[in-house]
Amino acid sequence: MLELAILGFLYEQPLHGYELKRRVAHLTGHVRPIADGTLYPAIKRLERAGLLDRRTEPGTRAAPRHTLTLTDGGRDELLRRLREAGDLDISDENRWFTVLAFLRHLTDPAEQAAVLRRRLSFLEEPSSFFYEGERPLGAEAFGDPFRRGLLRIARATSEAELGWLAETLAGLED
Amino acid sequence: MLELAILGFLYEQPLHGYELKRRVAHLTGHVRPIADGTLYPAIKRLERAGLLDRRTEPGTRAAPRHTLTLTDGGRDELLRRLREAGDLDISDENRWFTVLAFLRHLTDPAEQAAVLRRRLSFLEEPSSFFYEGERPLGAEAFGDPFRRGLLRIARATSEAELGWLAETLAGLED
DNA sequence: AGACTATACATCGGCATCGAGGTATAACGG
DNA sequence: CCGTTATACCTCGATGCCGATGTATAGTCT
Repeated sequence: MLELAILGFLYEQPLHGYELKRRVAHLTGHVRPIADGTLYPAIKRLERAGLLDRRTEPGTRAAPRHTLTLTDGGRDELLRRLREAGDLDISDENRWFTVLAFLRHLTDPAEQAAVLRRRLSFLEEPSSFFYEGERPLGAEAFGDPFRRGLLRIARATSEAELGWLAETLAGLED
Repeated sequence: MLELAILGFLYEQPLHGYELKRRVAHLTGHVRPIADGTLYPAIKRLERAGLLDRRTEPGTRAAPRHTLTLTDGGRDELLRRLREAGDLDISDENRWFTVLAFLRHLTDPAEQAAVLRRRLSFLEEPSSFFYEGERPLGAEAFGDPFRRGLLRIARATSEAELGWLAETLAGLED
């Protein structure tokens, strides 16, 4: 997830680590800080794999910055990861949002639509939060406000996404 | 996250591993299978920590089941983890939903409200997905449908949750 | 002058998770 | 009667992430 986000942001413009940290933290829709101990090793991994170059520059305000630029291999790798997204990238909320954020770089509308369709079929699998044996329980079935909230939030999200998916797929398939 | 879910489900009734797997998979609002290699080691960890007991029973349809029951220590531990949720439990979508699913077990309304308020203040931190330098970008600022979708979905979720939080906190504080 | 804060990068231990593989039993269809 | 499927559990290696800790610099406050 982090690696995808790094590749995605650098696809748009060179950035240094600290700025990447800020952008990745905002990616989920609210601030969810990512640990230094997560970011810098990830950068190193991508660098060792030849996906990005590092250029040291004097810092504007403090310590020297390492400006990171995607190599051609890095650009290809981003596109490959978007095209061939893993199942977890489709089903996990955080990962999916990351894919979505950079899907515009996959210039072929057919390829974009293919990814969206995978998400759609994932969302269309009928499912419920809680079961009593085999029978799924609706919000009505339990009196506590917390599980009712869970269902209410999940439904709002799901409706918004399904609506958007339908519209967008129709647009891409023209 | 997984451990919390296991403790939460077992708080309600004894279950065997396979059934836990099914329930945890549905917890996020849609089916997100959890790997065997994640579940069974987690059960072992909790067992070694004295939080649950295992009772082998002949399987109804197949191999023998290990029915799992929370010990008193396990019940305490669930309540403690709910009360003293980590920052990541509040900010990470998956973890937060797990907390929410079992918050009803924390019988004191004041304690429940305290957890909800932490989530509320997290959601109220102003934040935007993407930045151009210092200036946050709204959905209008970029033409691609994918980031527009991202914002649309995130807003729907956020509104639903904030509405529910306000109502529920008002109810709990009576 | 000294303290503090924000910027900027890095390492390390620990741990939760995935993914692939394996074992075994019971029921069902051909 | 044999293969397949669903049930049920387990192990192991690899990996990605967290959290703590450390270093250094530039600007700001007092």
